[in-house]
Amino acid sequence: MTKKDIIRLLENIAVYMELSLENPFKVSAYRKAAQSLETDPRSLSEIDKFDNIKGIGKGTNDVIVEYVETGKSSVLDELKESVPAGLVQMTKISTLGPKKIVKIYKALEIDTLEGLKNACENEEISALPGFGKKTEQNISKAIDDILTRPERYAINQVLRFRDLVEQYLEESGHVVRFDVAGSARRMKETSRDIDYILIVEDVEGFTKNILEQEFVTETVASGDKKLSIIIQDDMQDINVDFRFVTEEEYYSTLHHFTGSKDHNVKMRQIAKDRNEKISEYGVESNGETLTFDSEEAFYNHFELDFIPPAMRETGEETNLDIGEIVTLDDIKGDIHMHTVYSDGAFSVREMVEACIEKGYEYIVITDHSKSLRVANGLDEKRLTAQIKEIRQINAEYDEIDVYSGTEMDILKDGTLDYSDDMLKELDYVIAAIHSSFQQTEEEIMHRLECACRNPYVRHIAHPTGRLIGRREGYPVDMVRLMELARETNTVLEVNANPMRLDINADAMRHQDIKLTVNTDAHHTDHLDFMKYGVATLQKGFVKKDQVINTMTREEFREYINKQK
DNA sequence: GCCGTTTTCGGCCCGACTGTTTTCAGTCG
Repeated sequence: MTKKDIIRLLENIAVYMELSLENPFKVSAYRKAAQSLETDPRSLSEIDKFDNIKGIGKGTNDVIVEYVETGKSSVLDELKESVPAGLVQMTKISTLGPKKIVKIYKALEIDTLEGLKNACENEEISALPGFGKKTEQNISKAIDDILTRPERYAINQVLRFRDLVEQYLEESGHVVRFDVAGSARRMKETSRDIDYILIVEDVEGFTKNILEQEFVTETVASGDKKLSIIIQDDMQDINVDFRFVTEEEYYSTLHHFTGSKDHNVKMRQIAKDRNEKISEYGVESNGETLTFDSEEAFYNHFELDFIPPAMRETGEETNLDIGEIVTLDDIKGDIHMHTVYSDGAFSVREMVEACIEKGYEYIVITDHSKSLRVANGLDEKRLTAQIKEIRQINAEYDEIDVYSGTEMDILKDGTLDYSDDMLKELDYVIAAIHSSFQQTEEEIMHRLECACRNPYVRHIAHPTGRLIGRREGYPVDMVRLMELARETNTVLEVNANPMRLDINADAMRHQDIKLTVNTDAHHTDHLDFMKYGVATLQKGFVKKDQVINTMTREEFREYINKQK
């Protein structure tokens, strides 16, 4: 049994209680208990008393203890006797909450999605008191949607949707200002929907115009303050919400709809302790509503530093010394990128100039090694030629240091793709796994250990190999890898490509290990991915001195010249 | 069910929107 099992139990109980029409505050107490357990940094075996955790009291403690000791929960079992399991399925139907579900169940004894769909088609739902034609249609449609629409979209897909919308917003002529909010702004790995805050001169005109756009397939809700639509890109569709605000409200509303929910709850507590009240329109203080001309000013009002959106999750972030947390401005170089030598789209020189443009003080060119044939990996001869070219180019540019490196394959049996004699010719060596993902955790860990123990390997690229929403990655014992990294002075990479973003923030949090964040760019445009990597570090509360590419040009040169 | 420097009861975020009503309940975020 793990913490996850207990969290699932508590959330399960909350859903069943909701369908028993329990006191909503009791229901949310169970959800809160689950959340508190999730936020607690300790593993199950490290927690000795659950009710010492804020949010877990006598009631939920008893439930947890019974479950840990017996593997059963009498509370859940009792609930299950009075609530049919099919009703839990129905909670996924948007526009349908517990009250309506129970009404339908009591009146028609419907307890499956199929049964509900049939009842809609037979017009049984619209015949019930309090239900009408429109509600019946909405339920029927929502059932179709949950059968066809994914629950959450990977960040990469979200970015494609955002491009579509934001290009329109920029070019429509109706929009004075806009920002994305919600989980997309917090750069979560996945999002359910996309939220925007905007100032438009004429809400009606804007609404009419956007609804005529080809990418809009449906209007969910439309009013003075908000518009909710479904947009489509190729085969997928997603819900997009727009909030119309005034100039004065802008940053209060942006903060409110950036969330997370728990962050907002924490901020409201902080406000309440000062006899103030936060709403989406501003801060009520001594009978007047204060507004702000930046989010920073909003936080400063509560004597807090600006909290980057990526960090706004549990509320815990309000207690941190934000000044030590890494930001995009702290990143002085990108030390993992590709060129036409292997599978990149641009030459060494083009990558160098793009990085100068970004203001970097140093970069490392790290093309693939010889075994990665699909990526045109470099054999020793080509690598030697590339080292020579990099040395020449480096001599030509004063504004940046250009180092020669490699992203070298760690082969199936743990051997490395180049000999130590080759590696010592390079300024910087990255090692990575690109093959045999189906190996056991033991085999994978053996490979990673071999790489960490090599005196020339400075860093392990994308240590989990996952592609968000596409493939799981290979099996890694992250705790063990961090121990190895600490022991061998090896740096672990957070890969900033929005498809990757390994390492998971929870794994990094409060860990004292050296990290690096890099774009792994195969194209000059990919250099902009850095913000997603930095966001991932921020989620892990990583301090800037833990991240090696925050070093200054001189510090990094010293680091290169020193043995690992 | 949980919490508490206004503490053992009373509050727990609350405003926007929809749909079914004829003033408001339900849902969502």
